[in-house]
Amino acid sequence: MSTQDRLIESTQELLWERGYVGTSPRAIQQRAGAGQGSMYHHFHGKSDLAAAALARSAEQLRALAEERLAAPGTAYQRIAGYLQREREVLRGCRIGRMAQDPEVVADPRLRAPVEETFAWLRGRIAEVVAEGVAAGELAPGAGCGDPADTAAAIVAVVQGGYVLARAAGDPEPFHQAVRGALALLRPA
Amino acid sequence: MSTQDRLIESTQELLWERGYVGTSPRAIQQRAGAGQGSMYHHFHGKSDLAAAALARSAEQLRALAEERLAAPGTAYQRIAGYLQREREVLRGCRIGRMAQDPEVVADPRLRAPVEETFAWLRGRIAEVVAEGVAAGELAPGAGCGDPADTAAAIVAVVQGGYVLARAAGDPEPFHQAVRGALALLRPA
DNA sequence: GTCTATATTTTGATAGAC
DNA sequence: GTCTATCAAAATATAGAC
Repeated sequence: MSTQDRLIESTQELLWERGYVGTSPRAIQQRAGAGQGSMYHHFHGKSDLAAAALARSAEQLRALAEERLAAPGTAYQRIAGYLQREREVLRGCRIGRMAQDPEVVADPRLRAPVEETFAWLRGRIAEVVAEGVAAGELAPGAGCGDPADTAAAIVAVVQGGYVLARAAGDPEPFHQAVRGALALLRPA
Repeated sequence: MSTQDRLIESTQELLWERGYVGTSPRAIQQRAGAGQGSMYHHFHGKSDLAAAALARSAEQLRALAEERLAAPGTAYQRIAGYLQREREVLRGCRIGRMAQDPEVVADPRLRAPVEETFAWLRGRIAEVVAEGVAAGELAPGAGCGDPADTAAAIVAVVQGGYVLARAAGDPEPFHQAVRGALALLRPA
């Protein structure tokens, strides 16, 4: 793997663990085993490197979600597959975490991958919900409003589940939230 | 208001806006209109001040939630009141935000108020859910599993809703998630 | 209680040799 | 492409006068 790739990968990890504000160029260099000059040769600076790292993380996350949402099965089964896919719950969401960081939200280049990932995810799940409502594969409540509302609730359960788990220092609240959401979505 | 109080209040605001890692003693002093010596006279350091600020924020949040959850009405109405109470959506949750910060999670004194607030909130909402299930005031799905599961999902929708709204730079995804959750909880 | 030095380390970056 | 200075500013305090 090239030095450039190692720098991006190290930045992905550090952004996940410590956020943008908490990640220093120095820490990135050390983890990547690269010197100052090397980093500033390949990237203009911290924000440039972060933009590359976030773009890559966003792409990876999207692929993981699509894998479950495009699987065979009823709408309920596909949503359940997405909610219950293996996750490192206590590490949280690589992308969702960035939404808390004021410097990320303030910089259009950094916010764009975050915004686009969630916009795509909510839209994609709304499609599955709409199919499920039409086919009677979801609880009646899912068909009461806009499928986008149900989809937003589903994505929020995941993001909020991470928050609850990290607050508790225990993955269990995440799994409770997922079970609670699935019980509400299950067709009669 | 005393200098000590101004320091705590400034810290509450800065922790909310910028998180623990992103908040410097210097910024706290400037916002509070206090000097270095003054701050270090009243508090041992940044983490001591943050602990005081978080304890106060936790207490305020809990009072706001209890106000809605103890209101008159059916379980569905009380949960709807909690979910729809006025919020500064784009500012996010003062307490939930801290769960993302590795230094907060690593320090028992800082994590305690975060952990306790969510443990209390999930428990309190679980009580309301249990009452609602017994009285037939919620959708059938809410009675399928442990009330703690439904409660965790409800709290997660709020916390995740903040994430989606900040990612979008727009409060709407938060409101969508709340509407979606309420549609699923509404009795038939 | 509050203030003004002072101190050490880290941050985020640039310059220029190799 | 990578390395080693070097740099100005900020973070996080401590010391001691008033």
